Amino acid sequence: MFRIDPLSEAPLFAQLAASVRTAAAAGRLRPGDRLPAAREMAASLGVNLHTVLHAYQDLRAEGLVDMRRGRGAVVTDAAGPLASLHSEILALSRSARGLGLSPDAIASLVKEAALEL
Amino acid sequence: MFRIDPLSEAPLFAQLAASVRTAAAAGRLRPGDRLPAAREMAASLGVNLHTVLHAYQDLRAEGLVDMRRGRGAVVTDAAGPLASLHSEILALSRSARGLGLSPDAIASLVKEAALEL
DNA sequence: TGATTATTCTATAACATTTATAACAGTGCT
DNA sequence: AGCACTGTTATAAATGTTATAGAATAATCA
Repeated sequence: MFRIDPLSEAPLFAQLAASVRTAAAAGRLRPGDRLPAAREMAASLGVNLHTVLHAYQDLRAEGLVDMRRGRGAVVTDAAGPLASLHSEILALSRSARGLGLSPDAIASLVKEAALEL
Repeated sequence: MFRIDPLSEAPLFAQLAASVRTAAAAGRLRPGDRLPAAREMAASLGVNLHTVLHAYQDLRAEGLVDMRRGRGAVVTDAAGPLASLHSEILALSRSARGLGLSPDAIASLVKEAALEL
């Protein structure tokens, strides 16, 4: 359910956070769902425990998951509204790819725009 | 016209490339316009020449600028189509910020979506 | 209680970024 | 031709980021 590309230039923790984020936006993760335990996720992805925790803590800082010792990481209600962006994100991605833009360039444009709001 | 935030976690060269990219999408840079000479841009931003060149060469790899020794960096025709994305990018950014998403989270979602196309 | 979980800390190695110099090689103007 | 401008290439050093490893601590749940 969560993928990582060891050959990608992006940091592993960022890739994992992005994968979870996208799963929520796509509706594959819903509020109340529990993420795999950090050690379990680390083992299944073949990365270090701290790398997974770094990703999980980024997601918590965003409010997408709720984490507590002994309980694990649970998806919050923030995942609902997130899913409402799905079609809009898909439409922009298609337009931009159609112009030959790279995923990085598209992301850069959107990030700059969001920063200015 | 081009801004950089020394306190941001993002690499300086990436920030500069993003700034130029956004200027093109916003129509503030048009095909045929010339970017400031690398040494001049470096002096005005307070960064090293190589940092600016790194950004410029990323933009050339994307096809957004054309670079030659002695002539400088000139914006290509690719800037035209890019501007057509402007309103769509702005609309998505507003929707996402309205949901409380950070610029990084929004960019991550869009990048993932673009990667899967 | 015992098992599971996240949290925190130290330490290390590998890699990326930025800086600093310097020399080199096209371009365009006088 | 000569000159001032431009990007290009090379080398090196300093700094920051990322990923790994191991260990100890604390909260949760059955």
